[in-house]
Amino acid sequence: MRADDVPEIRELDLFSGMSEAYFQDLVRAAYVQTFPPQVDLITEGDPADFLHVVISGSVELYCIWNRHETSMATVRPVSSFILAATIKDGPYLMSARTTEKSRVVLLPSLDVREIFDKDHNFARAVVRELANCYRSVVKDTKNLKLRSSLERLANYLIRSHLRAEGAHVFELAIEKRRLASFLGMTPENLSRAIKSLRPYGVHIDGTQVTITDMEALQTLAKPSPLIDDYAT
Amino acid sequence: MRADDVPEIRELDLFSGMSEAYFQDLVRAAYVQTFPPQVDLITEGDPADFLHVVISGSVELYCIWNRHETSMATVRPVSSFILAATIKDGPYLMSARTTEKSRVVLLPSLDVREIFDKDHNFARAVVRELANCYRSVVKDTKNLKLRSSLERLANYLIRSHLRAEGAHVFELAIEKRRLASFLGMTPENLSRAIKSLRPYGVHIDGTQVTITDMEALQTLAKPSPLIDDYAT
DNA sequence: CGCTATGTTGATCCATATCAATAAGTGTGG
DNA sequence: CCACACTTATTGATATGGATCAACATAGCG
Repeated sequence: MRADDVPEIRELDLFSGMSEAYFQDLVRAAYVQTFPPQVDLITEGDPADFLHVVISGSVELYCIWNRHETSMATVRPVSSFILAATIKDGPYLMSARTTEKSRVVLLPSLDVREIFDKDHNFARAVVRELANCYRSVVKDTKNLKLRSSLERLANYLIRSHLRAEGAHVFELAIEKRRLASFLGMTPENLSRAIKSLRPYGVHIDGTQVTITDMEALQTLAKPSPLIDDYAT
Repeated sequence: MRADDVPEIRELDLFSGMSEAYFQDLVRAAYVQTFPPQVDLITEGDPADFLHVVISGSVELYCIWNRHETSMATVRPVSSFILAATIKDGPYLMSARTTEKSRVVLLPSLDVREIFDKDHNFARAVVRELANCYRSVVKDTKNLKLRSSLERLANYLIRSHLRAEGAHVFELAIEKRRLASFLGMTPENLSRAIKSLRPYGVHIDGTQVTITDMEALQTLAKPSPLIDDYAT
């Protein structure tokens, strides 16, 4: 593993509290690789041999059943993914592929589990991380079951707007195709949904989003901290 | 807390590995209560003051947004619920109500977090539990996004059949109303879905389910270990 | 610069929701 | 223990969100 990749990982919530010695153990066993776009890193059902960390680029988590595919999440630097499978020593429940050229750290699950058993601080960080992941999927489920696709889109745009530090013009972070799948709809339906948000002051041209009437959009979207907040 | 409730809790995966001293600390601070049916135990958004454990009866986890309500899960004895909120010291993301007369243990979140910091075995159990919860919600999401309501029902029935130790006649564990909401459909649609499973050897009379052609049902349902297994 | 993947638009179809009416349970109090 | 009230389940009719199919436009990309 390259020396200049180490600090980025060290700063992750997951690793920042652990003892230097154990961190070194983990890093020694790890390796980093740069992948081109559209490369499959993980296939659902496979044993979870590695904990992955995206350092640059982005990775899509997706699932397939009976010839249907759906996008579950997009992982952006710097964060780990499929921690639960690593800890449980179970099969991956999701597949992962790069969406662009990406650097990914691979930490052998065996080492992660071993150090998890030894370093209490690391164990606590794992718990926090898992609790966050769990709560974020619960929010996804609420989003899916309680809202229409138009409402999901509206809320997604509000969240993106907040992530863009409140800018009223910002870029979509993922392509529409993927966004549609993530939101649980077809690309055609997304296209139409975007058009039907125009009366609410939303205009999307290519990847550029412009929101001119935040109030109207919020009235439609009715965002809730119990569904839409990253933090809680 | 009554003495004869203690052993049941002690045997939970979550507590079985922890030191006796810490377990006693936890139990001392806990209290048990019996609730009638339809009592709200938890309201989403409230601070997570207690970790709950159902000892008898059953508890429904549900969510509300914008006047819509959806059933997220039914918790049966003996299991804990809303562990993630307790650990994170965050607000509940789900509400909980008894569906029948139920005994529930309430463990102050503060104590749980304190002992979590002290007892490594307990911390590891918490991690395992959270990982299980997380993976189970991921499966729910896959179920919702990748399957039609008919397919969800078919798979639910197969899972129930397995839980009933392979019996071809068994009882629905929850009322149809709740089942419909859990499966993400309306009661009317569930009624019709049940009828359209008749050609697949499924007959439901009241709460009694009879499956006569498992093969046909499986061909329709296409169950997958990565969506339907409890264990993985 | 042309090929291929992505996005848009329109027409149509289908699954599921909604509305409405009835039937069947279920629990409660007289 | 029955009658009444109330909730739940079923069934039918209709509406609608969203999917599918098809054609075309557009934009990346080699």
